[in-house]
Amino acid sequence: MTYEDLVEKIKKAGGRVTGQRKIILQQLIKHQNKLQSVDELLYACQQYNSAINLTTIYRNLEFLDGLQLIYKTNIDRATSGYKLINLETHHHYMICSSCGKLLPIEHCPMSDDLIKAAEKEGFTISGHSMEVYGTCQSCS
Amino acid sequence: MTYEDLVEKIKKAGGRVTGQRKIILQQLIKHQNKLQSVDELLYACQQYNSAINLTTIYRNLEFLDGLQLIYKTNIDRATSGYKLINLETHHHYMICSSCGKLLPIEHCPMSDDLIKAAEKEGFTISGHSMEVYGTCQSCS
DNA sequence: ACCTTATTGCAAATGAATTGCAATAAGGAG
DNA sequence: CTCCTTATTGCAATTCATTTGCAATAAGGT
Repeated sequence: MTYEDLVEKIKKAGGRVTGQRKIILQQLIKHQNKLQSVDELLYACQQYNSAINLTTIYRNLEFLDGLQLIYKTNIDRATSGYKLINLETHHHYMICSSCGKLLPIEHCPMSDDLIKAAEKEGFTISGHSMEVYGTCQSCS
Repeated sequence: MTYEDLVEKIKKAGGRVTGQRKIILQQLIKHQNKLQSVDELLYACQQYNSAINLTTIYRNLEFLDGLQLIYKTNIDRATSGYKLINLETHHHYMICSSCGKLLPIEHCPMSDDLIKAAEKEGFTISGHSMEVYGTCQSCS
């Protein structure tokens, strides 16, 4: 997902490419392979615009989420983590509990067996999540 | 998981079996096959003791969680859902978005392939989560 | 250069979850 | 059964992430 791709999607949705939004996009791209807390993202953005506001971060994440461009999960019980979605790939990751780095998982758990089992019980699947937790190489 | 099992574990951990805790345990057992929000659990408990307090619910859930007896996840973005853990089985469920009912998933996504792939990248697995969302038979 | 309106910043509000503290009661000891 | 220790409870106050109202700002099309 390049910066230009993002800008195109935003404009297509009637959004504007403001100075703050540019910085936020750049920081999300820069940290595409890890989860960022809101505070981390704010701090990263403030390196480029010290006046950027926390509310603006929240609103941009919400805006991008509305465009289905954001992957959100919990880093721990108290902290939410965000990153850009990789449109090319399915979204399952191994999450390093120490540094937040994400390693994509090739294998999607939605097997035919599982889908059949759901159908058998009359359960209509609308989505799923899967995450593996642990410690990455450089942290252990 | 029977009431007696729970009481035994609690006593072994130095906990006391108070009137409020009894009611909470009973309600958790009664709704063992669905997620309950804190408010739902409070309401259910208040049918038996109208004076029972929200803080007590939170503290008991925390206490039981410390004994690894509670499965916690999000019902939606704003609401946490709790249920007793089934010690016998692995904990993966299909969650009905409408009524919160849980259907256990036999198949655990931690395949040998996945474990090998993690090892290959030097990632040490400490845990994982998987949930399937959708609508159950009676809700659709 | 001029509008329209999306976006921002700030302060205030919301709401789930937590905490301090005094009062209560479980349950073991005598 | 009575006493004592301390786990637990209730209440009010607090915390903290997230959201919201509103006036000011600025994108970007005309």
